[in-house]
Amino acid sequence: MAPTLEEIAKRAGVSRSTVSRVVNGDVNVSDTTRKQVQAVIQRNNYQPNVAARSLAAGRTKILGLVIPAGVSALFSDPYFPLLIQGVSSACNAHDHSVMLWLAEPEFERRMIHQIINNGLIDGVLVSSMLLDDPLVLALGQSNKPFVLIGRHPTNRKISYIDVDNREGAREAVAHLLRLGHKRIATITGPLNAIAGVDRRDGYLAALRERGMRADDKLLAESDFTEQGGYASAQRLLAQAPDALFCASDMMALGALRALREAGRRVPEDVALVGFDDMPFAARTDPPLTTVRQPIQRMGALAVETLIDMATNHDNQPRRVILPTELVIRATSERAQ
Amino acid sequence: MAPTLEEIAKRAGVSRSTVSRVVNGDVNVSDTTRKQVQAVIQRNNYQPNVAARSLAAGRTKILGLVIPAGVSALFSDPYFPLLIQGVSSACNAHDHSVMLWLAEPEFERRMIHQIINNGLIDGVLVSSMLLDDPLVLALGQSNKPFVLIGRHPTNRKISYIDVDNREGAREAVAHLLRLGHKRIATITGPLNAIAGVDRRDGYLAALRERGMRADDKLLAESDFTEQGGYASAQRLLAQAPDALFCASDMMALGALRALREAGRRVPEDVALVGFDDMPFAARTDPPLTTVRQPIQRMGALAVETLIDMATNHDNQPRRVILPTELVIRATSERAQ
DNA sequence: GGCGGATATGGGAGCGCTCCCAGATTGTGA
DNA sequence: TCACAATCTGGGAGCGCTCCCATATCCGCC
Repeated sequence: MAPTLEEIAKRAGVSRSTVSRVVNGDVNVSDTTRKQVQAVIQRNNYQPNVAARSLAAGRTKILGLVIPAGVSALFSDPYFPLLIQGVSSACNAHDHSVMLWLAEPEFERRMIHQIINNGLIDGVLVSSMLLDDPLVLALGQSNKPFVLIGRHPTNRKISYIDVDNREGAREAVAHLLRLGHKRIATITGPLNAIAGVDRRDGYLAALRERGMRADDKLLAESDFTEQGGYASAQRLLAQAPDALFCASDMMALGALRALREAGRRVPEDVALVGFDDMPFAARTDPPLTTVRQPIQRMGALAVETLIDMATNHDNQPRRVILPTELVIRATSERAQ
Repeated sequence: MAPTLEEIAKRAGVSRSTVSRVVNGDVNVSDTTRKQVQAVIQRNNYQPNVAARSLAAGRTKILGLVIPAGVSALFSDPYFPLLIQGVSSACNAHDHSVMLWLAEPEFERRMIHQIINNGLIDGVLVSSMLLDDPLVLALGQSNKPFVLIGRHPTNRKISYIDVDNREGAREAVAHLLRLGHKRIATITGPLNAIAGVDRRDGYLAALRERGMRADDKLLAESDFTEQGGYASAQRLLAQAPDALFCASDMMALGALRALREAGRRVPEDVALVGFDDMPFAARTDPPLTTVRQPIQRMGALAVETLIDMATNHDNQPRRVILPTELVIRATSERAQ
């Protein structure tokens, strides 16, 4: 059905090799031949067979994207959809394709092997948030190029793209302090996730800058989900905070629900700041002040980095930290 | 690095062919040899090279999943994440992998070709909601197995999995009628989408059953998004409806916001029913009555159908319609 | 005991491509 | 004018696997 290189060569009156050169943009082809071959390719709708190319060249123009599926967050939090979108779009733009693995724990071992050894992908993007992900470990030992989405604090050989979670959180809390809030509570992400730790550290740093001591009772560890935020906010209310910094918009959404149920007005009784600037943040009631992070851009940048690594066979670690931006809306207004 | 079939054969003291038989579960291998070879495979962490297998056998155990990315719904609506989850999970369970394409219009032509001709996937799942998707057309003409997620009303040769959108909507509206509501408005999905049409038809059917005539002014076409629901609800309020059936939970969320802003109480002034039973539906204020559809199951079923088609080289069209379930919560309570 | 048919194993060919080297053609300078 | 380099083209080898056919081995039965 689909024509092969050899057939195109025959129809164009040249050799297999020449067609291959044209397809792959080799310079050693005369303009006349190139034009001619390109015409035949067009006319026959030729598409190189990925499997054959992969087998012969060891390159496939396919990237793997691994996402932890254990997190139920996948289904309700737009983070991963946005990330997937960024990755996929960048792949399209660079003529690559994406293989998606949702890492289910029960298949983990098999999957890791499959990913590393099946010889079908040029590199892997891993959106792991855990500090000690076995996949990351295994990839570190293989020589398959990979880029982490989310920084890795210890292993200096790992390439990653991340946003400046710490600074984003610090700014958010500094903003609350400037508004005059005194008892600022926080709902953190899971503290075995790097982003969870970084955002908490930003919260602590902002307090420290003002010479304030963090109060353990104003800090609740949660899990980035709406339900988690709801439950944590209910608990924190006993501490009578006048402001609440949530390490994700989903948790802020849950906190908002808890505050409403408890009869607390936002922002008059309790100011609220989230993190992410998800699409829904502008439409909560009242609209949510939050820290915007460029999720899609992060995905795209990861793709470009990975392609570059795979192309140049250069596994030098690369690290990029993107800035965040504080978006002030109605849940944080000047306190009296 | 990774061992090849040939190497495993040498180490096990058998031939290439025998190892291949063991790997592929061929029956014509003695138990002794099988055990022995399996041990060597284990010990050497052997993983068949997908590219080579694909090239030789024409099967890859890779399925393509195509999702229309134009819809901004992808980012805020959990539908696609849930679908992806269902597909990916079923693929894992059946030892297959997923290639993901978010169909961006600007790359559409190239993508269609790539998908059909690159010889890398055994079949395609298409989650297209449009009536006249060019990809579906192209696939119909190729002989690549494919399954649509969402039914196709006209082409009888196409395989699909869908839920009974019409019946789900009919039940929802019948429920509102039973509660005594008289002026039931609806916010439909886009009417160039099959699900949009089917759910509207269900709404009309329920009215007809009661001998009621549909009022055009009580019907607003929208786009499945929160913003769309919000805007349409605002417009419909002028018609003073006493109940509102939204063809998606996201639109119901938007409608809820519009109703609150307009000072209408739910369900006292206006009852509200959504469609999907998204995770957030149980947590709206008040919790949303809605029609549950088994999105993940639909994805899983599509995978199984597609694998079966690819395995048996049987492109006989298969069609499955899954039932929905009305989930009654607080936004629809007995009217006075 | 020997014959036919199942059962088990081995090896050749080839999937469609890239890479490498060899050969042909053209251009350049002394 | 000739030698030598630069440019362009062709074909062999081989990537790791599956499929097919040939061969070897075993068993039961007349």
